[in-house]
Amino acid sequence: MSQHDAVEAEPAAVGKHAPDELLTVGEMSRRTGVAPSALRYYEDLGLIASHRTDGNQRRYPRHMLRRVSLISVAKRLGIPLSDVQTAFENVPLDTTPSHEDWQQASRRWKRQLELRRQGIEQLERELTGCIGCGCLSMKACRLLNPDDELGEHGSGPQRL
Amino acid sequence: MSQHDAVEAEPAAVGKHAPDELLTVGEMSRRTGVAPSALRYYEDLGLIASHRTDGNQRRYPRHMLRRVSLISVAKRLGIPLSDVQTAFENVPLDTTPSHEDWQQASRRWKRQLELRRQGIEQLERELTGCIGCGCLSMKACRLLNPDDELGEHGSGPQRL
DNA sequence: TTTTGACTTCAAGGGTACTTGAGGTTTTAC
DNA sequence: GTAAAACCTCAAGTACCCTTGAAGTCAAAA
Repeated sequence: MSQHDAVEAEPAAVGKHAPDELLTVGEMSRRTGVAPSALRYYEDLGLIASHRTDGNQRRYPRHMLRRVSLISVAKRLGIPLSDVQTAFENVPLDTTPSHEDWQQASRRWKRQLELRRQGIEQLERELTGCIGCGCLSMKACRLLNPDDELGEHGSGPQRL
Repeated sequence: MSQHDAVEAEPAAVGKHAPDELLTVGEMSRRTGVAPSALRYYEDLGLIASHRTDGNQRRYPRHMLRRVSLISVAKRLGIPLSDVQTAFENVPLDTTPSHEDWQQASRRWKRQLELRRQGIEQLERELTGCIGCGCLSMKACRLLNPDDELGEHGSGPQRL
């Protein structure tokens, strides 16, 4: 129900919340909906990072929740992890990112999303045209053939 | 350059164009930009289909170009082949699809794209808010935590 | 006719994004 | 103190989406 600030909630097991409290893998997983194995995988890739306890267990700083959440949003939208990596460029892993770090990242994300949305919008427009003109006609729908190699130059097969 | 109707072009090797002419794998590949190996893979999956020559070589009917083009568009937008399969439901593989077949398919595609675009638009709005409010704040951005399990019901850890 | 290029199948390999399991350690709860 | 739950690493497995290579066949051009 409460879709807001669930990420800010403290684990019941701990029952206190210092603002710089560290989270276990399990807590991260519960908060973000991302499996522990996936979190470890992201860490291997360098998308996220953790401190270790004396017993070698992972402890995530709070701000890592943002990263993980953004990663999972990206996943839902079909954005590959390599692009996510790019979007996180200049956002520090080792220290809590500053106001400006996140602002920059937000803008990068927005640009990425904008490109994706525009691609979809164009395809939507084309398909609308197709519906109107009759039947997904190849003649009318250049979008269906956007990177066609036939048009490059005179060599090879061309239209008559 | 000519981005239009390249798909309608005939191969120079043949030099004639019956409207029901069949295309080889290589021709399909050149026209759509999709590798022959990928075309065979799509065929294994049942996304496309071909006739065979007496010598067991594939020959694709012209209308298969539409399918392949739509598949590759979907790929560019991060849409999985299983969704593509769904979008092609009721579009016949064995015969040339009718006007209405493609109209229905177009509408299905449009609905799929619309959903995707809306997801992106919402994320864009959220990020805009984040940029405005300061720094991708988790408090403000419920989108970052959309399917949070903590909110489901009373059991387990909850916010304080 | 012969040669070349395009095609065939089938098996294996590769990248991405993880999950699963074995075998062992740490932390927490009682 | 002890037992259970949670964690650790590492290797292997899985699913999707293909590519590559071997070994051979077909089709078209010279």
